[in-house]
Amino acid sequence: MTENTQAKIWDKAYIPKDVEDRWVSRWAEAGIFNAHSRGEKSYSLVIPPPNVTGALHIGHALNNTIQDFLARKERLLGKDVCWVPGTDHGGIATQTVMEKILKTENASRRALGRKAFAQRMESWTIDCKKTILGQLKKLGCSLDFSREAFTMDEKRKNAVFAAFKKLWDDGFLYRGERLVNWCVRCGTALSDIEVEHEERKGNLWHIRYKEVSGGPGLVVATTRPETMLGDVAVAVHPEDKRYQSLIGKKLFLPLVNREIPVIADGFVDSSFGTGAVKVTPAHDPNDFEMGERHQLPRIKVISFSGKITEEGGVYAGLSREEARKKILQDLELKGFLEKTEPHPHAVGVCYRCQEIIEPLLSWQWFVKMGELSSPAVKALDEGRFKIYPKSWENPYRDWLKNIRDWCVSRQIWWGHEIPVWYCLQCNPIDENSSFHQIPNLKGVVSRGKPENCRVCGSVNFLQDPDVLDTWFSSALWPFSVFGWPEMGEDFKRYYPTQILVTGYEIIYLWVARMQMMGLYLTGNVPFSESFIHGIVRDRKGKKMSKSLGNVVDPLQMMEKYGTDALRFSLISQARPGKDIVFSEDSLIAGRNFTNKLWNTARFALMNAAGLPEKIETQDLALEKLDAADVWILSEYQEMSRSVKEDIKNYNLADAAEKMYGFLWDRFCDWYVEIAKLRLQGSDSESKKTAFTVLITVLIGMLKMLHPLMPFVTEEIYSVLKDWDTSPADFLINSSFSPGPQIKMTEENQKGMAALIEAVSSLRSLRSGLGIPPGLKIPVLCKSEKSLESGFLKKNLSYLEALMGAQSVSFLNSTESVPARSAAAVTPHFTFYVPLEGLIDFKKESERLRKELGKVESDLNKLSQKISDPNYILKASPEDVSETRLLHQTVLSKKSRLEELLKVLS
RNA sequence: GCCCAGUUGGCGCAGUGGUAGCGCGUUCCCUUGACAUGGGAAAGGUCAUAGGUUCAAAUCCUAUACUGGGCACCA
Repeated sequence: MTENTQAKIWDKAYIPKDVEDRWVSRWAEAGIFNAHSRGEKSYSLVIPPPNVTGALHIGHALNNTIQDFLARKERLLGKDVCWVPGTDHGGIATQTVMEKILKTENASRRALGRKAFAQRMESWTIDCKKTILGQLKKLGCSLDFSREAFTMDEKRKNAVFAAFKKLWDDGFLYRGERLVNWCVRCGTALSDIEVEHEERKGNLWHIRYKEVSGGPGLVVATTRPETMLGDVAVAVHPEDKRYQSLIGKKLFLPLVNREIPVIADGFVDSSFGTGAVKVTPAHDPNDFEMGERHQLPRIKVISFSGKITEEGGVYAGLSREEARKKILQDLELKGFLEKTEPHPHAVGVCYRCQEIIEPLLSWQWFVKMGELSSPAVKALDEGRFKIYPKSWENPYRDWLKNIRDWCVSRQIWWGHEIPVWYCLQCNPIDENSSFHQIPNLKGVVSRGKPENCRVCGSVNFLQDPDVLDTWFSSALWPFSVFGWPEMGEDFKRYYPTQILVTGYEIIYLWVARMQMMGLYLTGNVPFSESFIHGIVRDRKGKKMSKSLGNVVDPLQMMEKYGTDALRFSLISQARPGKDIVFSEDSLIAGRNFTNKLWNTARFALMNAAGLPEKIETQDLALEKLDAADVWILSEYQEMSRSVKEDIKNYNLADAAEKMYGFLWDRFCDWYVEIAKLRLQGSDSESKKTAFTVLITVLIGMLKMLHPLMPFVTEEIYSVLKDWDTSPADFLINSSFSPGPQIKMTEENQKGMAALIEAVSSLRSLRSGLGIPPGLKIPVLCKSEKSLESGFLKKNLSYLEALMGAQSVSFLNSTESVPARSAAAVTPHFTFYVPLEGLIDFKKESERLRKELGKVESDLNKLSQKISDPNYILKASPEDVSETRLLHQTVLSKKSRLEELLKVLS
């Protein structure tokens, strides 16, 4: 076997670099991840498209590892998996990145102009996509790379237009003047969920507004004194006794000297501040509503660039910050400022640039959400859509139920153009004014410039200069990638998808909107399940961010520890509802595990000489198996059953942990050690059986671990595959088998447990007494007649080898033990090591006394328990008998220890 | 402010009523032919606090504290 020879020169340690690149290209050449490559049943999922803002970070690595785990797992189960790759144009985020680049070149978006800017974005995007897709390949992602999509490519443009058109036709779109969240830095409106709230230090300033009639008036409390320039009223609670006499009276607005009324409105909370609120309808959402209720004017004093407008009189032209400073100074000077108290409060900031959001009045496009959200709520309630972990379902439902209209227009350049055209004849448009300030426009929806105006016949049109929220195209992603609005073969086969894997930070921004749009546009939930994972934090639990400088580059980690190690580390910490604390320690664990697997395979190969080159299933017939074989096969079955269950519930960390534990603690530490005796022994039948079991479990593990660690498993499989019962070109094309159905006898099960216990306990004895591990010692054993003792006698050679014993001799109850010997006491056995010269008996009695102490405290608890009549009466009979048995065992252990101590003293 | 989750050995986490576990780290022994990215052994926790339910509580209930998250924000 040539591959065998090659394998013999395998390195002692697994070196990922050599292996990974090779498999990435071999998988690509073979096209094994392309859709339509197998099977009847399909399984599809779409990647959350990363923004083309740069390289992928560790969070992307987590997200895509989880998806790849699922995709590979489903392929191993024989499904035709279609996992669609792609990227998102990323709207504001990407435009911001480009603007920063331009700044370093002393250029700017405006200086460049819209066309040149678009070209610049184009080439940036191409580079960025290349980087991202390259990284996904390196991560081992089994995406169908022939299907790469981009939220702004031609097909996705079709989908965006179709969606927009339908929303328009159905009356879900409108252009209206609202108080929107305006980011002064980005120069655009944002939707409500694009605003984050941050606790910031601030003050509550108390300002006196005097009565026109000369009375003292009242004091208002505000966190934003600069907006007072736009005040049009002061509101108090209608039942607030302090202000009854003032309601309806006029006040002088300080500094401005405008006359404003005192109004009564139930919105006001009398217990906060002074109980009197200045009302600025043009710059505060609540005041806006009060303004509506009381028909108050709206005076805009802050402009879209964040500066005070002409309405601000002497303050015009100042920035928000400067104006605040100046106004406070002036108020102080003129005696209007009565008090300044510290008042930390949350301010809205832009989710992209953290600039403080300014609520400003402007004309924007909105999608009416009410009717769109209720089908999504229904889908959740009826179980057609499930969220894992379930704890996200309530916040998701609540958000949908309280949804507000979605502002979809953005005053930026990078994005899908709004397909609305305005006849210049019918709409008097002043080209110099900001578009979002032009009221009451009448437009038509059209992909390209309309022929002529249906009203006046004019051929002069202007397209809406704004672009759509980037999440608008993202919302269509699960079906736009399959060609919607065309419903071709791919759409029919792969839509709806099965699962969407994403982080909780975009449940509302993305998941909810996909559900709503999917239901509205295709009549189906776009995915029936969503797995929500946490975010990766730094060692101190802080969110990773470029500004904090605590970001981890996944490529660096892959370079250092191997991709499989990174994948293992991420998955084994991805517990439902929990964030991941990143540390290199966990990568070390991953690397070590990879190496362990590697060396298990090396061990198998090193012992393959002279053994059959094919596995015969009859070699696994029950009568050929010995106790250890039965034990490991049965453990293997139990583990794979349990892992399957975990994966079904998306408990991937549990699954990873169980596979790790099985391979390392049971397979390597016990089975392989036992198998060594047989593989190096002279019984050729036993040798063959041991090898067959070894290789069967190992190949099974390669398949089970493949979704977790695709590279090392593929590399090993390529060498071992001839021993697979049905060898495949690649692991992904192989079929998983849980091994022969084995039912372990009670004797086998208890016996193996006792064997392990006996060996561990003797090792502990040796270590405690400082007996060198290499020294072969004679061991004597006393025991009651039991299942366990029968088992140990039958498997004496294992016991001796694992204990490092010259021999283990069983004594009958009448035979006496050498007076001065050390002993290991297990529930069923006492093992004696009669090596006078080697044993420090002082140390030994110390050791025994310590153990006796433990046993006594255990016994105390147990005695108390079984002597409690209430316990006997109320606990289940099974439990009581179990406890009694345990009590007996511990009692026997105690008396044996005491006896030993007596002899020693 | 309301709601949800978490609080377990130095660190990261399992553990939903019946004698507290895992990984990493630490200490000691071992470089014997799979693996020192290894093997063996050991130390280390009154399971945040206070009550309660129960024969029995890390586990169920209540309150408090702290942490994280979601929602709403009072100017």
